[in-house]
Amino acid sequence: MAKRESNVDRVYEALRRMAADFAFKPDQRLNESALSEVLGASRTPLREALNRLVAEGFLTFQINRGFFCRPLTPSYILDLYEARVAIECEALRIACQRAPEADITAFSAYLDRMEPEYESATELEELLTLDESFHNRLVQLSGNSELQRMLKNLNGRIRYIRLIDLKRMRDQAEGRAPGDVSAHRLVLQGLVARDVEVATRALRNHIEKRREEATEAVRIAFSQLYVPDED
Amino acid sequence: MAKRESNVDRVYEALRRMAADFAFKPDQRLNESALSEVLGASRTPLREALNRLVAEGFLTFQINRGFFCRPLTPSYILDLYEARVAIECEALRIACQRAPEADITAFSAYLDRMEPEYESATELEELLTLDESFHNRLVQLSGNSELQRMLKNLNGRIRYIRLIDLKRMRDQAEGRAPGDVSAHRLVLQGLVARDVEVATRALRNHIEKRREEATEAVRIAFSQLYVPDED
DNA sequence: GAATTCAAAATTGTATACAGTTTGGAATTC
DNA sequence: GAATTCCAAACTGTATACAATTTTGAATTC
Repeated sequence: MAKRESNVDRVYEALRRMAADFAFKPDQRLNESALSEVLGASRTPLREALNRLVAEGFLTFQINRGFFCRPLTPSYILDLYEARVAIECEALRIACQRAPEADITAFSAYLDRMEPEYESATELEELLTLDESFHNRLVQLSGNSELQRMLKNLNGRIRYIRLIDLKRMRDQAEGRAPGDVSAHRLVLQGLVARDVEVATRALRNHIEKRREEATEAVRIAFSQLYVPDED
Repeated sequence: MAKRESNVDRVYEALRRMAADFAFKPDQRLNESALSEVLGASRTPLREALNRLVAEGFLTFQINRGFFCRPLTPSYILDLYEARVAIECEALRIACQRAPEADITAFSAYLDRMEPEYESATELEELLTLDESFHNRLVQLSGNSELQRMLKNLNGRIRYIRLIDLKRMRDQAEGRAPGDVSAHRLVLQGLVARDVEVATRALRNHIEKRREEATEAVRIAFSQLYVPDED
């Protein structure tokens, strides 16, 4: 039987996970020999995977100097969240206009089913996966593969920003509980009523609020660690 | 002095240009040895470039079978144009809200300066470059690098769809002249007034109209050449 | 003649070698 | 001691070789 997944795919996924889990410091140069040993592949497939990550914006590349972990700056975080608003709100608009009634019903049922898990989730990763899942499914309702691809890419890059945010929320427990699904419910209500304006306004507010929290969380978390070059 | 551009970059650009210029037939398998000879590089940097193009959605990849030119289907074209609406309308919204007055004035002057060129452009490529330039500059006004990156990617993949569209328009000269900037003027008016609703409505209409034309043009152009797998 | 088998040819997958470049630090200069 | 030079070590860039897999097409079977 033929293999299903290529070695480059495997290495790519491993690198993406490492990036999301803080394995690389911002602006850190990635040593290809060391990485290839850790990942159990030679430099040839490793570099193919690294090139994919550059194309997707996870890493940067400098000729004759290699691949670097992309640093987190406030303006970069702003850009990523604004792009999420663009993708998700347009997907929601499309979904309001043409998603089959059955899909919306299923989405609603999904949120009901997940609510207890949200409330009881203890692991941050678990909570984050649940939240990402809501947004992914929302964009799926649009039926647009490009919007799905773009969201997946953004989520991959935003993931560790959100982990920092959730960590802070849990530590402080200020106001909103981490597992609060009320914002998601508001979006759903608009979608069920197929009211583009109400739905997108709710979603936009939700994402922008999260952005503000996340920016602040990152600022606090990193302010004592290093000073990234901002421009 | 150090080199500025890497070999992989050069190969990548060459491949992208080839893809945009119909050098590869849809679903055609790309022969690595042949390509590496044409491009004057060994398979190692070639494959790195090909992996970037896969990550960006220009090509597809199958394990042990190599890289393939992505086929054009109506639903793929719809997805790309919808994604453009998402990116450009949100960028325009942001620009309405916070682009410096000076940048908007400069943008307006740019459109005035370009109008004669639009009218007189004879080469399709020239016309297309002018049109892409308008949209790129619009998104630049948002100051968001991620939106710019996403638009650049979409434009790269949409480019040859638009060439087909422009070709048909020129051949038929039905109704609208190819170099019509009135739709762009409407968008600009909304932006100058900083009226998000007016501006985004004009832009959305413009892109969606172009999508309809392009879909039809591709349908006609390809209907006798081959039948792509649609699903 | 359509379907099947199978081996040769073509093609992809990747480890490795080595050339070219950058980096780090010791030696030197001021 | 700070700045500069320079060389060795480390690292990246890529051509190449060869293993693994797929494709092709001729031979065979029904």
